Amino acid sequence: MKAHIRYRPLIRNLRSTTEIAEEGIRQLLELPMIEQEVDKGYEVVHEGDHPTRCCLVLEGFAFRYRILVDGSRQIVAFNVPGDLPDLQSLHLKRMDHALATLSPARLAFIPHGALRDLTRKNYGVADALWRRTLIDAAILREWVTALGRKPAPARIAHILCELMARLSIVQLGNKSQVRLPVTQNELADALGLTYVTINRTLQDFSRAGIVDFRHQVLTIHNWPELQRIAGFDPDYLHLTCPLPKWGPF
Amino acid sequence: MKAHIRYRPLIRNLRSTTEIAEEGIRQLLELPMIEQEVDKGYEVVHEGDHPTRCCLVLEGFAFRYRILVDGSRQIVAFNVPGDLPDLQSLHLKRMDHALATLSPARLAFIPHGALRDLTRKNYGVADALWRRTLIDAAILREWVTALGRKPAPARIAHILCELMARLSIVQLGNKSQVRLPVTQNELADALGLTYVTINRTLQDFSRAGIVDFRHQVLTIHNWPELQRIAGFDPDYLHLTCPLPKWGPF
DNA sequence: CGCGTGGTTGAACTCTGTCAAACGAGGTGG
DNA sequence: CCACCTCGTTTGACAGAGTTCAACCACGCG
Repeated sequence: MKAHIRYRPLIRNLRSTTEIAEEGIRQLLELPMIEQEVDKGYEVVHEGDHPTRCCLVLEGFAFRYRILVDGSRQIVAFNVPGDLPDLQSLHLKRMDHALATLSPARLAFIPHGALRDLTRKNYGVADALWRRTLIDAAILREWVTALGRKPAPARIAHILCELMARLSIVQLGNKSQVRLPVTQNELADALGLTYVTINRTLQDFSRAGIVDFRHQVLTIHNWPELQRIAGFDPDYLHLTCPLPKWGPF
Repeated sequence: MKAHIRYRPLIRNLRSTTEIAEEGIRQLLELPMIEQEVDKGYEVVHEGDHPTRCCLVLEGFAFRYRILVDGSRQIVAFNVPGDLPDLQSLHLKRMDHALATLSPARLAFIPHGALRDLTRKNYGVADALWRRTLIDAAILREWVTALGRKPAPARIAHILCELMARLSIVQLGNKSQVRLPVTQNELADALGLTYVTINRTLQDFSRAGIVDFRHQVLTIHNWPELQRIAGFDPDYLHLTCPLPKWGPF
């Protein structure tokens, strides 16, 4: 049985957003997967690639990004364990962005053919996966809103809230201190800011006793205030169950 | 037969991005639809609604947006004829944003039940619709990139390129002059800018002989230059056929 | 012909970026 | 075990893109 502890994040991820049946989960886990351990900074797929398999993050963090002609980078998503970062490649042949790891990671690869066959056989699974891609789009709408209409402190607070919420779903962040393998430079490239602004704003947060983010460890001191600054409302994550109850939440 | 001329944009929209079969198109058009003519500014669905049907734009423009606590607005999508703006509501119960018309419009509404039944019966249709929602996500990634890393002139040029491309797909924009029922204020709320900046930048474009956008009529004088300023590459629209050949393209 | 919506203009201001340098913790090899 | 290197962070001075505020204009419509 493949229901190894390493697959729990995926199961929790799917269960938190859909009413997927036990049977569907089982069939998903029985798909032929190739596991691989990779270093930080490993490029899983490049912009322009035509992948023949989907990536599943088992451990570690990944991110998706584009490089502009002037050399600047925009990160369009962070991915935590349990995520299927390039699930869209099942239906969009060409990658319009790249996928790489933010930390040492354990990945699993599922061939498109097998996955597509399963979506034809079991539309509970198909719906669950479609729904996952729609939630990714909802997260992108939230990012557009933050980039378009929120000042730097709100953007930074928002991404911290989002990452905490998503980690707590897969039960990797249900405590007030969490390791986030994200540099200030990467935060900047996700939020449309520079690392200098990230640094100064994080210092403001620290001085105000809201959060500390040092050496890639995030410590939350005042969750309500962080949420208020961010204007964070987890509705856009479309969870079917409430966020776990712990300190912050 | 429902294959009225009014449904051509939908057909062209689907055909331009998927290899959907004749049979699938026919079954889609045979779904029970209720047509409705509405004024400019009609609120189709509100944030927080639980729609039971999907909206199809037959004529006119629509847009999707969110209102922040401070009263500011972020537009997260523009929709042209042939679009299914809230197709995601098939799998995400709660609307995380609102949908309204930018101009007088003719809409059609398809009950979720009938649409879901069709996706179960014909997975060519299911794949085509899933793919459409994935392309919407790709457009959002492009917007995130523009908002995060492009200066005002590039953002404005980009949205103009995108709208021209999308209109030309449904053969409503394959000329160098097009009516875009979008105010400068609405452009600003989509691009994370203020209407003052939009106005000044559009004047710069006009003076430079690139485009004129006056009285909601867009006239393109120098498409290559507009595309260059925008950093516009239509790959992210994932078209299966090249953009129509006309002046600009 | 008056009102409203959308567009235009100018001046002051401010957030965030740019540039440039220094610091510090962790890892590596001599 | 220490020198050294690298990556990420921190700091300061300055600049500038875009905002804010506050008018004013112009066209269309009842």
